[in-house]
Amino acid sequence: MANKSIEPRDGCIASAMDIIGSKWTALILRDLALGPKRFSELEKSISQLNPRTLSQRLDGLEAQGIISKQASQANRPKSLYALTAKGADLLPLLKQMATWGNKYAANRD
Amino acid sequence: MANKSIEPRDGCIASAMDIIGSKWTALILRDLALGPKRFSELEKSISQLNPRTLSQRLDGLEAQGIISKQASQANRPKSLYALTAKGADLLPLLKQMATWGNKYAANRD
DNA sequence: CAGTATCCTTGTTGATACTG
DNA sequence: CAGTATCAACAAGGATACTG
Repeated sequence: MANKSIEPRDGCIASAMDIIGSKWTALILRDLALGPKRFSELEKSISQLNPRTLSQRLDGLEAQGIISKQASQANRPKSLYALTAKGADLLPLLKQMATWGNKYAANRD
Repeated sequence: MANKSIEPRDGCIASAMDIIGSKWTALILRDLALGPKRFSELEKSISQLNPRTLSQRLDGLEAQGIISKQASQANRPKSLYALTAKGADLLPLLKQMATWGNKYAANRD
């Protein structure tokens, strides 16, 4: 069947939404775009986000191969979350969102 | 403060997510990208979506200025939903999603 | 056709406390 | 620091039936 849709095949948009659609994920990815971050850094940066939910998001993203987690227990517990290639490929998407938001979002300051 | 983030100012991504982040919205927009559609057309196209939620999404999108609604009650009830300019500006975003999804989504057929 | 009304299930959150 | 455990409370979403 001829597919005139903007998605090459069905489910493409849905699968992207499946990743970034859950609350906070886009913001987490935005932060990780600047480089690897620790749990507490993310927690601080996204102040409305509580540790339980952050942990859930992080686990989910790792399971989906969007981020990688590197934990070391040298002296003090330390964890580092970073984007994978698959996750980095999501960045143009975030930029596009930012572009749209910048044009249309109400200014809040 | 210097903002090295991929968003020019805080809240841009959040405001885009506020629109497309709710479930089904991206799919509705995808369909409207092909031209104005009726309620039942959308309902048929997105088969998992029930009328209540569709109605909610449509109302919300209209309130946010993403789509316009034109209803006529000539003989038979008829409604037509179409993208506004603001809504059309969301399409690059959807294409970007589709691109990502096409690269990474599991094939389902 | 274009929705509403109702009810129910699930996801998300908030607060707080606790562990390696 | 980096989380997990537990509970309560709520909002979003799903199923189904019904109406102008």
